[in-house]
Amino acid sequence: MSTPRTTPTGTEIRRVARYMFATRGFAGTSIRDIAHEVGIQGASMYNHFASKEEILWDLTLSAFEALNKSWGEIDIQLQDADPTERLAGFVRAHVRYHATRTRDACIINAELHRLLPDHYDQALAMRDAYQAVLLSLLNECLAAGRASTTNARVTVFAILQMGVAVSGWYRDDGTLSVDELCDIYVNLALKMIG
Amino acid sequence: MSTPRTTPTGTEIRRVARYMFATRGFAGTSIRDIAHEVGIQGASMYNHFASKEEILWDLTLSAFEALNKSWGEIDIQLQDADPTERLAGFVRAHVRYHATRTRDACIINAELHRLLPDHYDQALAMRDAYQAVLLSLLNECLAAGRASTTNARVTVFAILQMGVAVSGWYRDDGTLSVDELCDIYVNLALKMIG
DNA sequence: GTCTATATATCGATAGAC
DNA sequence: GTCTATCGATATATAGAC
Repeated sequence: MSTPRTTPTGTEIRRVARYMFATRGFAGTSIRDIAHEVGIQGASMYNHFASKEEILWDLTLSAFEALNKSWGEIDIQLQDADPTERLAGFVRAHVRYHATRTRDACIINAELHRLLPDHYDQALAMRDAYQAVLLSLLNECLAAGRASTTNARVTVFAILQMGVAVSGWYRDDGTLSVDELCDIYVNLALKMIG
Repeated sequence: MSTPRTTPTGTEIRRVARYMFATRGFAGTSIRDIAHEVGIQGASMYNHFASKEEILWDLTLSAFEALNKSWGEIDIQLQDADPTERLAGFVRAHVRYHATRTRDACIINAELHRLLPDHYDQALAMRDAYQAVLLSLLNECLAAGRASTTNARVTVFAILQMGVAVSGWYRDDGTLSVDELCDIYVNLALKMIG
């Protein structure tokens, strides 16, 4: 028996807000919009969150948490693998996240600047730390003579961003599975650094 | 002597609106915000544009116009070049646009859904037409045996999106020139299809 | 924890004087 | 083409009854 982290209504608010912030943007979504979809009045929202920004910050934290977790789980399995395989694993986790958690991805990539300054700085730090992981893996590949690039930093941006964009167009409609999609991007990334 | 397409104030409104829409988003920018920066009252804005959406639509059209022009000029020079060189030219124009016209790029890539339905449809059609150019070039390369891909459509998305992302981080601060940046991305794209 | 009612501010857009 | 003044709608957030 564990203490629930949030009430059922709180969970529902998160779900609706995540969808609306991702599709209409933070500035384009009102507290009343969310409340109406949840089935309560606008004023009742403040029994669950102190402000609209607090909802965004909550969603931002859980989105980054899931992003780091997706790589963390694979990282453990690939602890003793060679650098190239670990980099491939990172790209696979990265693309899988952006193909399956599209709402979280939209928030991370488009709404961070709506956060309060302090939260915004923390979010940028989390994003930088995530990017640093791939840069580190690429540097390992370079040091091992398993890769060659004209500019490692730009290459990291390119690999990450082509994966981020997946959240904007991919839909699992049966013609292309998530696994197939990941294979394609891993292949592209390995070509880029080869 | 040509008739000016717009008044000096109209041009200034476009300049300010382009900056604000790109940095704060369309929903996060008010008519009064723009007017204040231009140096006029909010109500005076309506002597230049009928609505806030009309400003966004105007900026959208000019942004796509510049995008198509950037490739059109290079296309003429490369009319008789081989497919690979033409594809490289497209990527170069694409990256140069996103490195130099960052405000236009932000509007095209993040604010289209704020347009009226009819304008939105037109904008998507322009975006699709632009993407189709690269797909066509890649297919020419594939037909000529100058390239190989596991999925041409996904590869096109990946190449375009890694270039689009340039508008989000690149700053011409002297450490990396636009020409050097373009070289890096052309190299990455050619590796991806090689 | 929900509701109604409301405070306060700002939004896009309009009217009419100059 | 600019201004002041304002309309009507909507925003975030609060107060207090139940």
